[in-house]
Amino acid sequence: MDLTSTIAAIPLFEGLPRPQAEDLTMIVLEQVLRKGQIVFSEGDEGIGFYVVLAGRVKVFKLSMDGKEQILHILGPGEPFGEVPVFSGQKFPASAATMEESRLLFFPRDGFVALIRRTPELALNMLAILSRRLRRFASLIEDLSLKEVPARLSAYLLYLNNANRGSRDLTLDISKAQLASLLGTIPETLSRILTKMSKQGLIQTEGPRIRILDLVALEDLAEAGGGL
Amino acid sequence: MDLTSTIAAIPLFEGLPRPQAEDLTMIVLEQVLRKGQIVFSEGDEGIGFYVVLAGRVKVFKLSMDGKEQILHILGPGEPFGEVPVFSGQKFPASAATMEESRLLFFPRDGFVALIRRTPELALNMLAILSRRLRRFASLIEDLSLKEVPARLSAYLLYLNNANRGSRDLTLDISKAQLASLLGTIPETLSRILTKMSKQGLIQTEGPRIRILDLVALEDLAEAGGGL
DNA sequence: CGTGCGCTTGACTTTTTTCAATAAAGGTGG
DNA sequence: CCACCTTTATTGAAAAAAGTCAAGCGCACG
Repeated sequence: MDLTSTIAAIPLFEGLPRPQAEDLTMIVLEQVLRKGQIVFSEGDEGIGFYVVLAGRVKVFKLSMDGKEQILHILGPGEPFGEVPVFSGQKFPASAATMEESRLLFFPRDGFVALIRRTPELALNMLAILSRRLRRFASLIEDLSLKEVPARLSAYLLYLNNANRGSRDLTLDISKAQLASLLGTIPETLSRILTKMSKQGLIQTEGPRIRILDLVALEDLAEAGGGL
Repeated sequence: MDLTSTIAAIPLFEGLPRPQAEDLTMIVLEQVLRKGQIVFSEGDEGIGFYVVLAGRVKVFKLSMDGKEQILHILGPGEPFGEVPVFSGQKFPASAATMEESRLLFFPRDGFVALIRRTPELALNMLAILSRRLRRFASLIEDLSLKEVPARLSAYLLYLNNANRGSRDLTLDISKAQLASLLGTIPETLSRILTKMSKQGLIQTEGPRIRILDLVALEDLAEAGGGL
């Protein structure tokens, strides 16, 4: 597929007239990164944003002593690093590939010019940022108001949903990364998986997790008590 | 001041041509709320967003057992409740006045129509959402990666900054609300204020806090250890 | 003048992290 | 193909951070 069609297929650019997509093709930069490479670091000057074409990228914060909090994980078609495009300034977090990835880079100036004459694109971007705010609000709620078992349960239920109801789940990220996504550390995650297994809620075998008691998980995820 | 001028003075509408501001005047609704009143609740259908004209509003999440996490506190000129306008659906959090407040309500449909033909307005809104994402990212970092003393220090330094460097601060919210903003509970906040006083970092007297050791606070806020 | 709310403090519990050790898994080079 | 090394995951014991419960104080407000 040629680059213009690739761009036109990105959800962010849905409904974008062909000529504008061609304009974008002129300013876009493609890059291929190996697994584990840094795309940008918190504090870097943001002169554009990215879209994942293939692979996966994590956006994360690092604490002074090296602990990581993943803010989100992005797959094909998803944009990231847009904040500095609109609020000026620097990236509020860092980004790195989780596997070999192909990215598109859209320089700020050209993109803002395009958005200025394409209201639908502005609305698409507003929708994306709004959804992101929604997810962040939910992450804040989890971190502040719920304990790790509740967060893990919610994540398992999310996987269950993403798999259209299948109770046989396969983690597509390492447990260390899952811990970082849930706002905890691998040891704690491991202990809770063990505890939930012993209680018959789930059954684990490497990266495979089978949900045994969906109702109990749902109770837990509601911040319910008593694990 | 007439309503159109009031609207034109809101930062979100900066640069908006007069005729458009007048269009907004036609669709806007003004409401006055007493202290402590709910503006909307998490899960409500969002058919528009608000701007604070006077007073203060908090946006927050509630846990099952009643604990509150404040997401942000908004003052005059600041919009809130925009997420459902662009991502469809329901409010991801609740909002309530912290004092008697005057609000403007902008119905979704009219506003989206306006944004569609006013690119600058779209960019203004993108900037606002981007800044919000930035703040949320920082809140997530605090909750996940830092302990309460670090968060409190950061807040005190923020007040110090907002007061152009004065070391004599006055909390403009109750300590219970501050606890909720920092992601903790009043008891814990109280203990940490006491500890920081005993260590000579600050001096407290009701809602007044004097910074005695700015450098130590800065160290602490960097997630530093050892309080 | 009492009632209630905001704030503080103490004693205790729970949750999570830290540190350390071990085990299993996966890939690389000989 | 195997030994080796790194990464990933698990477990235990102990420490630390924060939360719960309960009590008490002071002050504003009715």
